[in-house]
Amino acid sequence: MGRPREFDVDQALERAMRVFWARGYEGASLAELTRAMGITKTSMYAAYGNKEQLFRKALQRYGAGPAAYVTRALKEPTARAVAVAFLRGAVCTTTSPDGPSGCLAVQGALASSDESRAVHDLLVDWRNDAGVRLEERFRRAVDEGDLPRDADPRRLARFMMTVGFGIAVQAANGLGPAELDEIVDAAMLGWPA
Amino acid sequence: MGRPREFDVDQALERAMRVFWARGYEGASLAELTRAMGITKTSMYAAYGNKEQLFRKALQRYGAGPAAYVTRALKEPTARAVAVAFLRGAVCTTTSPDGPSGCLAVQGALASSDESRAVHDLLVDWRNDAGVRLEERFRRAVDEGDLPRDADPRRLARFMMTVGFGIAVQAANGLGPAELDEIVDAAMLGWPA
DNA sequence: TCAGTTAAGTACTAATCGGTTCAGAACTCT
DNA sequence: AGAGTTCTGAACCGATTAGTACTTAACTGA
Repeated sequence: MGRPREFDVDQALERAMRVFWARGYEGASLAELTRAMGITKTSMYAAYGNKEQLFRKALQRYGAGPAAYVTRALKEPTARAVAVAFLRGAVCTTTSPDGPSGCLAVQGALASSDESRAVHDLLVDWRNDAGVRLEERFRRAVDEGDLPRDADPRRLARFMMTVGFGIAVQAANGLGPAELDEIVDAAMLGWPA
Repeated sequence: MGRPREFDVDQALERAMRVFWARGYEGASLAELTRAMGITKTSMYAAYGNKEQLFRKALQRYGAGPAAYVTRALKEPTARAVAVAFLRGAVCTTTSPDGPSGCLAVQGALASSDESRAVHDLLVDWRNDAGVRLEERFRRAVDEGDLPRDADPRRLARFMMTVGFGIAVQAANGLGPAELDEIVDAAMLGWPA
């Protein structure tokens, strides 16, 4: 009942996500967001709440879309395969010509003013969560004998996340997939037997 | 001649640097900057030009101060020592309680709106420059027989920079020096003979 | 047909953004 | 003691910020 919505909520959210990805949370103004979404501010507020909630939904969509490689990687049969899939996925997403360079979760709000502390904290949690899931997967690998008994799952997960973040910054800096794949190889050289 | 300046230009710049470090370029407002510097906007404009030039000078100061570990690392006698000093320096600076967490050059403007493209590009160059200097140092190491003849200086430098950037993000995420030092160890496992 | 409901577009808010103008105040040189 | 120069602080600038009121348009169910 009532007047039907004239725009596609998913498509508009996808476009908003890309703006946040390219500009960061604070760098993305409502004017630019709504222009990209093809709707007015009024429609945005009615459909998503406010800028912060729009970002939260955009981040969710990012996790289910461009960043889905994390979840996929966790399903690989061996710890080593998980690690490689994770890093190659990061390279692929951060350098894809279909989206902005870099990682939304990294450039969204690494540093920010006080007003957007909530978004800053949200991203800290989001980034840490990926590390926790990797850690759990590596712990299982130790239990299964896939990783040596003296391997430290937490250290391995943190190292993977660190290289992943580094890849995101390098991608934002202009490095392409070929160069970043070499970095993945270098990072895997120290992988436990 | 004329009325003497009532504030210490270096000290005010140091304080501005820390604000940029914590907030990023766009996240640092003139109001917060000048409040931290202890001067009015007028004095800031007279002494430094404008916000962008203030940031450029702050970045210079950052390079000569907190980020001086890069230059120091290059002077180590062996390539391996250079790499370790570089990464440990990154850990030290990004987790120091004396300054904000993370790296000014990373969180300064990874993503930004169009207006601050100049600052964005400046930071891209600044970050790349460190990589180039590492690469040259590693190339020399190959020439001197310090690194094996088949080692790739550019790849090694890029890997170091990637881990360094990752460390900066992890520090901004709340990881401390002890945990990050473990990451440095992990990164060095694949170092060529 | 018409009441009820919801969306869209315009025009607006108060606050803040980076940046400037201008009137004094504080100094040096003659 | 001037005159000339430079700094400080407050008041001000237009533009932009996120966020809203309000009118009009488009639909559904009775």
